[in-house]
Amino acid sequence: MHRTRSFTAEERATWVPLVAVLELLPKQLDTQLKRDEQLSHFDYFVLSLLALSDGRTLRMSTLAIESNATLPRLSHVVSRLEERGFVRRLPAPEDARATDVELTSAGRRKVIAATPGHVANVRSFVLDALSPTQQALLREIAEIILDRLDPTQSLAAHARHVPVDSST
Amino acid sequence: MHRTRSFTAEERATWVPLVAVLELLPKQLDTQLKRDEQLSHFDYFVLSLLALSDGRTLRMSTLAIESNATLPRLSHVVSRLEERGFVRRLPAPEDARATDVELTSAGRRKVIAATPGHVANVRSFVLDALSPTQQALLREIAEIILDRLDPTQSLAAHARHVPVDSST
DNA sequence: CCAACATAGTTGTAGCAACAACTATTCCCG
DNA sequence: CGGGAATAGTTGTTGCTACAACTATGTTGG
Repeated sequence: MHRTRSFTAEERATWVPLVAVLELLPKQLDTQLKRDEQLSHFDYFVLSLLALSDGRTLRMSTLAIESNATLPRLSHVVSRLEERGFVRRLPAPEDARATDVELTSAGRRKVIAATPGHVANVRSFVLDALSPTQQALLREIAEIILDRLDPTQSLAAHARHVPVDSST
Repeated sequence: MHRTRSFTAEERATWVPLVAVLELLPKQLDTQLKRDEQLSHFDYFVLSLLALSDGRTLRMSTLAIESNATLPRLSHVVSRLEERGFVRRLPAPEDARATDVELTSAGRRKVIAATPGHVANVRSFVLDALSPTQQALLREIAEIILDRLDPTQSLAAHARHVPVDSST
């Protein structure tokens, strides 16, 4: 198939609004969480991965994969969250190179406090605007693109279903 | 309608892969352009907006709107592009407060050089993975979300069709 | 068993974005 | 027309991410 060197009109019509979403949506997520909870969206995502995991603890490298972050980035983020008392670093029992990160109870309270506002925000800017059909298609499309971006199949793609604000 | 305080399983199934794309796709765009042309994706986008505009010149504030950026951010970016000789700042003739930004011929050559690689990158990670139908749906969905994110209707949403690498 | 290599994570530096504060011009209205 | 508000843009500071360099531990083949 012949490929043009610049976008076709159809391609541009898809790509331009998508780029705008890529630019604006993460900003919107950060802004709301920063304003209401002094957390970046990435901070929140990390905390909620911990909240959903067994024993509220994850290996650094696992957390890096699930959060789609590099290890250096995660290390800095965890340091900041640790200073604020939301997580704790523990040496991994069975591998002295490794570090486990545990959500503290203050961290757990923080996720629980932050979740409703964040969920409302995501709904108001994304989910509520789409019909159930569109939502399903968006999921499909996002998964296809993700496969290409992250061929090693990040665990994040495998849904977790446990709600975060259940009980004690 | 009753809203839960955290995501439903369906919502999570849509949102989690979308967040991953939001995290990874911009990084992929930046990485390719940075490696091949020492440009961020935003740099490239700004240059190509100029390349597509009348007289290869735009008012700072117009460029800010079209590129979905704040004026401070754009100002810094334009300063860096100016130092590298890709754009030039000109006082606006009819309003002494305003500044016009003009693409230099070096800037034009840069966009032309960078475009094929960027287009190939976008195709390989996004467009080629989608059927024509999916592409059309993605466009629709992106436009819907964009409407919510940017109710003032950024000009970027209005497609421009002129290819960038046409002639002299 | 030990040398080379691989893995896990941390730290330092550089570059970019957000936000706030600031300057300079223009608009508006009494 | 004069003074206050609005508009256009710039600059400085702070925080976060990428990348590279580094430390420490584990693994493996000769």
